[in-house]
Amino acid sequence: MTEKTIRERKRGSGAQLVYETLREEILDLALAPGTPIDENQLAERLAMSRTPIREALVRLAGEGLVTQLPNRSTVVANIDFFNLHTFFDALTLMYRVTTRLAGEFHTAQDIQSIRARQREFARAVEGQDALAMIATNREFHAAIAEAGRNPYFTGLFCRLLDEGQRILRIYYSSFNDQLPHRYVVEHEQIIAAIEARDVNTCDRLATAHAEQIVQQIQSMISRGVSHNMPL
Amino acid sequence: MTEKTIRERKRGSGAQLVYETLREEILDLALAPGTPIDENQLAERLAMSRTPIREALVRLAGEGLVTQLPNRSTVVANIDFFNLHTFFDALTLMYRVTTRLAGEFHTAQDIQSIRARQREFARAVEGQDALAMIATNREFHAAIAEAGRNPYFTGLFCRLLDEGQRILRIYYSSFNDQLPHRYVVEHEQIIAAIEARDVNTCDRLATAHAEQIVQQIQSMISRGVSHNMPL
DNA sequence: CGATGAATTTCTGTCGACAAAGAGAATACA
DNA sequence: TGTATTCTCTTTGTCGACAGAAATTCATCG
Repeated sequence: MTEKTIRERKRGSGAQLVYETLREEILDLALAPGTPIDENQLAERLAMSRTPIREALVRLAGEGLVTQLPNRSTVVANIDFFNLHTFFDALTLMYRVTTRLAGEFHTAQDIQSIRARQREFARAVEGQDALAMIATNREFHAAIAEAGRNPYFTGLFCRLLDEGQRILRIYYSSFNDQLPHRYVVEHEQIIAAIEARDVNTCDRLATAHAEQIVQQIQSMISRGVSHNMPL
Repeated sequence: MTEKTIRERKRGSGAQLVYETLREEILDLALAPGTPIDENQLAERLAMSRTPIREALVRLAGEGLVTQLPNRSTVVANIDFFNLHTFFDALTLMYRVTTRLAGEFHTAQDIQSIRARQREFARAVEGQDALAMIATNREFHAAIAEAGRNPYFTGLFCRLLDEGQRILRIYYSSFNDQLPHRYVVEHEQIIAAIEARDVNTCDRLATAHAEQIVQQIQSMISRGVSHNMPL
């Protein structure tokens, strides 16, 4: 299926291909949390040696997407439902900080990029496509973070957004209520505040937006415990 | 010198050894920023194959301590003096957040650990040992972050502290003035605020402390431009 | 003498192989 | 039947080797 039938690969692209493939499968929950990753199997599937695969696994481990057990198999990182509050704390703060910095440092080009992402998000909401909403929402906020020009915050924020994507995917079927349209409106307000370089309003709106999202996730979890609760 | 004459190494410790060795040398500036890292040379020095060395390099790249140039040598990460403000922003915010969370979530055992680190820092200040001050100060704040119980913040903070350690090492000879004792006092105040679970005071003290440090680094840089200014 | 281009050398990315560690199966024992 | 022990098999960590890129050297030309 996903195999690369073409044996001709550019030098240096091997590990990158494995990295991107695994990353996508992990974030899409095609590989469920806790799933062991067999190096030999992957090597066969992607038609390459174990060396580039191990390199990709080390990178993914550095980003917290997989957990490497010494002398034992690497597994897809579990979602720690018992310490979600630390995740929410970090996510909320990064929402605030990146939006505030975007208000301070953005360029005209950043605004264009952010607006483009917002259009994609609005389109996903119109189309009732929950999976697309999750993805485009991520890109929208990543674009804002990029405009803030602080790689430390952007790095942590993107990592948190990825983690959040996995959580949201678990409950994405609950995503068809009236809330998404509210997000579109809030996004528009955030864009306006950034463009006006009103950092305090950026901060306030980002805080409110983050709390909305956190609350939605929490209600999804409390309503959907039946789905699956991995320990 | 640093070679491992003992050929008997435990399985799985190879990459770990390379990682720790390189990390220490990078943070101590034994390997200057921009220095290319030759895999073969390292393999010979540490008496092992290139495989575990490459694994360690990938990990270090994930933490931003080295930069991997495709099909070209890996180099020790440069210090971006032109964008130091992003570093200061992130560092200050993490000082605040981790100290605040420590005030909220610390246990009695955390306090013991923090106090122990503070004693080590005070000893370094008494002994006028600038290098020890840098190291023990890092450990003091890392202990506080640990007490805050948020791995996302702790992770970013430790990374920033490492980056800061490299910057401070460049100017550590300027570290023999009267300021360090002030840090000891401020540390004591921070400990008291954490122990009293007074999160607002934690926040205020951490902010002031961070600004102190940022100011000191900036004055070191402006005074010591003659040292070396890698572009 | 400086610049351009080809040949050589060096170093990285990938491969297949092997040995140790762990997981699982089979056996012995209570 | 349940538990402990040994053996086997699977899987990881490391190795040496090779091919492709890049850097370097060297030769040629203006």
